Amino acid sequence: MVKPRKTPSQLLHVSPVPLYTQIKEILRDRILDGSYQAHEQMPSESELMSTFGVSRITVRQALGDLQKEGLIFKIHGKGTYVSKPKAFQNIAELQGFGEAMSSMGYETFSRVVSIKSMPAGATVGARLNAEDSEEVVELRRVRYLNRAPISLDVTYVPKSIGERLSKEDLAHRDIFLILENDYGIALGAAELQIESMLADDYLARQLKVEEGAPVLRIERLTLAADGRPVDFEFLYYRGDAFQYRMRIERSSSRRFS
Amino acid sequence: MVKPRKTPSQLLHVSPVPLYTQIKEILRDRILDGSYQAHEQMPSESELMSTFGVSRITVRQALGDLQKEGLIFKIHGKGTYVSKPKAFQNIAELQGFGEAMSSMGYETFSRVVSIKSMPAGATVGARLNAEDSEEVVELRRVRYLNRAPISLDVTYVPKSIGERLSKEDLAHRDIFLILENDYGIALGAAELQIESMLADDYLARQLKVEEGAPVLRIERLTLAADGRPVDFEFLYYRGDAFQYRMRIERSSSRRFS
DNA sequence: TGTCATTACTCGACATAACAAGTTCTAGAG
DNA sequence: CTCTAGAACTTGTTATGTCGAGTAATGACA
Repeated sequence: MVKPRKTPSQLLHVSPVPLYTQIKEILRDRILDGSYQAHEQMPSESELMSTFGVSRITVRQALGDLQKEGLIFKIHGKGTYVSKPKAFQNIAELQGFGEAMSSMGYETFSRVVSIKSMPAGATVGARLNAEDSEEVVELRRVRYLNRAPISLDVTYVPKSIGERLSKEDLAHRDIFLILENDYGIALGAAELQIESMLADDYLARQLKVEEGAPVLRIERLTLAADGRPVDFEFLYYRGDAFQYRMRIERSSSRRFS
Repeated sequence: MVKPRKTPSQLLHVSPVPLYTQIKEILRDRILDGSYQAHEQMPSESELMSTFGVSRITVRQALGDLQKEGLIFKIHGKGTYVSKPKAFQNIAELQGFGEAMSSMGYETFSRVVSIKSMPAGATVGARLNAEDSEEVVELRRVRYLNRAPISLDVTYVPKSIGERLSKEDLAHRDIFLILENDYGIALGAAELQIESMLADDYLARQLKVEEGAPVLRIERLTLAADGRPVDFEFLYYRGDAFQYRMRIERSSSRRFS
């Protein structure tokens, strides 16, 4: 006895495949085959509701999944857009180091420790091309890899960008991706500087290491393609985090438990 | 004028931070600090509803996010469990090749082309240690990197595993991860064999290349830690897919648009 | 004693409904 | 003609409710 229900459009209501999956697949196809072009586009949720004859919850689930995949992104009062395939070599080299390796592992996310607005001060101001007294947003995150903290990222961005960023899902999305993809800021080069240091009390607590443990400190300034500085940060990596990489390379074919 | 509402437990109903985010954060902390131990555990949705004083939709949103992060997983009629941090070096070397590099890029997902049950046949049967007539599940997926297809994966698994797998989100989750994490199957070694070949009609269509284009064919048998074969597959990589890697390495600091 | 049906749980999928909070455009006020 | 208030759209968040489908333990029946 199959429940007939409302007979929507072309969806199979009897199949064991949930509606939102069917819709997701249809939309993905349209994106992939170019029916929906990159940047701009996508029907609104209410439009999709009526064309597919389903409720908003179902539409949102489909769209949410596509967003997770990175195929689309949403802007609050505006709409849903097809994200353009990112030129990932930029990002790859800009992130380098730990991020690259951490994205080889799996379970990765960041915990936002704090977000606050503050005067740039001399150091940050000089890098971000701002007055010392100009407000910038400081963003502290601890990045986790396989449930263990591997780095503390302290990021400074101009207030305008920082305020938008503070509303994003910083736990999972890469800031570079948000800047490039959602905000349309083409990233250019990055200047960085690496040194070794010892964990102080604060760092030790955040990274769950002993005080005095070796830490890699990376200072990185990221510029937009037009040369404007957009992101200045300090990354503090656990010294032993890089062991992960070693482990991967070392094993030739054996080494299991 | 702040809306008072129902005064639930310890959540801030006035803050601009959504309820589900607060709950997610609380639960994540409990997992990270060990209040909820790995494998087994986690209160049910209805329990969480009453302890936090929110609706099921909110609880599910929080749990769903944590699941995306890989911290928890759910089993339909049973409950929600804390997933154990995976020993990711196994997986890293088991997947190697394209997967590793594709996880360095971002937008990656697989499209499930087909899932079907069929007799193992001589070749597959021999590898999976099954009778020729024994049923196995064949799973065909096309893996996308930055919206372009890079490989066709044809996977054979024992029927018991295949039937569970067919219900999973194969578009995003790695099969190895599901096997290890959700099903508790510890993976052991893998045997593989690589050769070069030319795309036939079918492959060309799937990978969006010309017929006759060079394709890398990888045959891989994955064994559980106890030596039992669990996954036999053929991976067909676009020959030019590996260019991606080159690009990453080549660029030293320049190369933007 | 062993099988089977009932029941009580859990998560999965949707629907309907409301309000909040962004954005954009337009019409009316100054 | 400029500026502003607001309407009309968008996505975001949340509540309530329903049905379905797995899982597991219980107890009745053969």
